[in-house]
Amino acid sequence: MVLGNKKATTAKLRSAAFKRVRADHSAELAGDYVEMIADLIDERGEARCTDIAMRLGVANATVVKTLKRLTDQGLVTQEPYRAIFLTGEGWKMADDSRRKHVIVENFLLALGVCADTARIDSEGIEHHVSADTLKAMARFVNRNSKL
Amino acid sequence: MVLGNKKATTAKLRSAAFKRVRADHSAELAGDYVEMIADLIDERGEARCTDIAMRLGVANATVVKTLKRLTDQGLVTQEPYRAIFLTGEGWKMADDSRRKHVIVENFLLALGVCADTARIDSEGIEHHVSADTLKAMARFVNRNSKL
DNA sequence: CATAAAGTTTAGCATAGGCTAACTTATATG
DNA sequence: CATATAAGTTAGCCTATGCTAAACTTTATG
Repeated sequence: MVLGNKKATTAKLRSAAFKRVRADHSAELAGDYVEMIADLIDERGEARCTDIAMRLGVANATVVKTLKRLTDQGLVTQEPYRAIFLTGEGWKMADDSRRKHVIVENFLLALGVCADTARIDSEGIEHHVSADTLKAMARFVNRNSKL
Repeated sequence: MVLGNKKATTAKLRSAAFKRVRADHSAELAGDYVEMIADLIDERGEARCTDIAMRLGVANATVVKTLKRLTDQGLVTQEPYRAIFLTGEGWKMADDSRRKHVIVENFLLALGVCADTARIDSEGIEHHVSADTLKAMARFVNRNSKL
């Protein structure tokens, strides 16, 4: 079954990309939340449900439910009716996310994309950029954006 | 309430990016399926459930269920126990998707990312690239990849 | 041509991530 | 300080996307 095996191997290689995309998607929301919570804490000292809901454009109840999951995952701490905080783990993820976000957004700007589009597209793209690609983007920014 | 309105406007602008990402996500799977079906038809004359499942790395039943949705959406046609075909709509989406995919992948290659990574990352990135960014990527490829 | 293998479908389950409506708690103000 | 408003929570619903196991068709082969 030489031919069959080759076919199976090719399929496995191919499917790896889709598996990565699916994995990215489940990590994505967590990244967005902690990044946003970190921003809110930096900007105004605390992160509240309503602000997160407004910035994400979802209902309050959705935020509550998601925060429960993030709390279970050890990224966030909260007490009833109080502001939301990040754990050490949460801060690590937030910083990672912010770093990535900045690189991708600056990269798009350096590529010649307009500011609004860069902001919007970077939000979607950042979660699907591997370490290698991120490095290539950072290199490009360094070479091309210091005017 | 001038300040309040300004805050609301800022939040709305911000949330637009996340709304786009969520919209992209629901369109994404459809794009992947039709693109893959188109490839299979071109490669071997027909697209079968099992091949799609293998390439995507998901269970057969998952493919069946998704195809039902795509059929409802008018992208795909099928009869029980037979191969799968695309509607005109489906072909249009597939071609669009393939065009985008090629640009993004070539762009990553031109950026200096290795082939494997370019293949994998492009799969995730392609769905979050706006027309503007795609144009910028195509421009970059044209300038930089004809050696 | 009967039957085994391969492929397809159905049923039933789980999780994530949305929503609205109703309720509870906290805060701000007359 | 009583109460209206704002904020947070709960309950219950929906859809998308995954899974396994079992049933059914098609096809390939002895």
